[in-house]
Amino acid sequence: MDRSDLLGNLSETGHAILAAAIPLFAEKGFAAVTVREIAEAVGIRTATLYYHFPSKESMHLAAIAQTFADKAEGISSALAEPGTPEEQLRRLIFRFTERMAGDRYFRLLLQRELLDGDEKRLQVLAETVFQEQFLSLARLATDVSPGCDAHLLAISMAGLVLYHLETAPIRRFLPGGRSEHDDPAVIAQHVTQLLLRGISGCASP
Amino acid sequence: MDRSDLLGNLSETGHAILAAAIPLFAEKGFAAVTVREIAEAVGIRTATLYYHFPSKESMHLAAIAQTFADKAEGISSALAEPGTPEEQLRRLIFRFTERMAGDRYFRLLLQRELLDGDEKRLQVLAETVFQEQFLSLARLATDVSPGCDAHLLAISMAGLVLYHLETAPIRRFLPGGRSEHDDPAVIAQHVTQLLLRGISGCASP
DNA sequence: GTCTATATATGGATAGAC
DNA sequence: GTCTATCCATATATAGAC
Repeated sequence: MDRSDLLGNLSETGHAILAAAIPLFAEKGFAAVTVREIAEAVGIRTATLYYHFPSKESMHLAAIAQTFADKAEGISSALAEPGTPEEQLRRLIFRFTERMAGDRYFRLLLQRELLDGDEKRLQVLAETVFQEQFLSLARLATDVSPGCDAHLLAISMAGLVLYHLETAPIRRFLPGGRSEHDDPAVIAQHVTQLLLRGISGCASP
Repeated sequence: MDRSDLLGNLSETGHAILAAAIPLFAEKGFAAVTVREIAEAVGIRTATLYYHFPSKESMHLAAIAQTFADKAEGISSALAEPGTPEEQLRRLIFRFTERMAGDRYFRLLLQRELLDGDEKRLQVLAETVFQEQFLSLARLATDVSPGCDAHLLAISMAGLVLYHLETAPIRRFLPGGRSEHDDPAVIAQHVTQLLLRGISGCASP
């Protein structure tokens, strides 16, 4: 079963519309995007949009579904590889950071959904997109520290990485901010040390 | 020098407008709020809004300025009190978490500024609102772990707390999510342990 | 399947009476 | 300082030709 149930069977123009809509919705948010903008970005007229989608809202939902599709897999594979729990954690954090840093629109759409998504949409998102990756993080946390609250720890692990990415636009204006701090490898290294040893593990080269 | 340079000298109606505008801009975002909504929430006509503010944009700026004013102080006081660096960190995290959990509109407006604020607005925000608190976190990080990258650590400390609050709407749908996880004291305790000892310090009662 | 043309609603903002 | 009334631009969406 592929993602056709969420996205319908889209024509070529349908996909072109989504390809234009995703950056717009991600960068500006639903309310600030106009259907004219989307049409112009595709190079068609607004009437043509409505041949492919029944409403602006449906374009938004399809853009989100498209962006989130297939993001569900690929992280947990770090757990299948050999190594101590600490090595697995390091690998997982590096892979997760790379992945999140590499998909700006995914991150922005997620941030916006956390702000504006209604309860039902967030539930679907949690159950269909994040559950598997979240369980990977939680299981690993339990391996490293049996008896911990795996839920809290999994949120902390994801949050550490994502908050560095989320605050990138303002971090450069805060004391000590340097461009290296945007490097996924630097972030991942910092987060890994912090998780494994706490603050005192972060003293570095 | 108080904040009158940012907010102007507002009349009573001016303040009533901001009091109505802040929740609307925070919950829905700038583009999704209409000036008619604001007027209705105040109980006046839209024309009256424009007697007090020259534009919707200016209402938005004033709403942000009002919400962020006076948030700059109050955290660093935890450092003035006696105790080991570890005790000071614990106190700082608990106080920061309480404060952030207690001001929903501040958090939402901050999240939205990170998404939609232009470079100049973010610079002003960084320099006038966050710098002092950020430096408190960074100094404490240096105390606990000399030689660490204070900037990275300060972001991690703030991010750990704020990401738990930011993801509250979706956490309840993720495995292991419980209502206690919204309790500021629970979050602060978890974050403190994680910072001081890493994951292995989080195994609990 | 895409277009031109347009319906219809709603947005931010203003004029001028009181 | 607040109102009624309204301007004018722009928004989503549709009708119907090609």
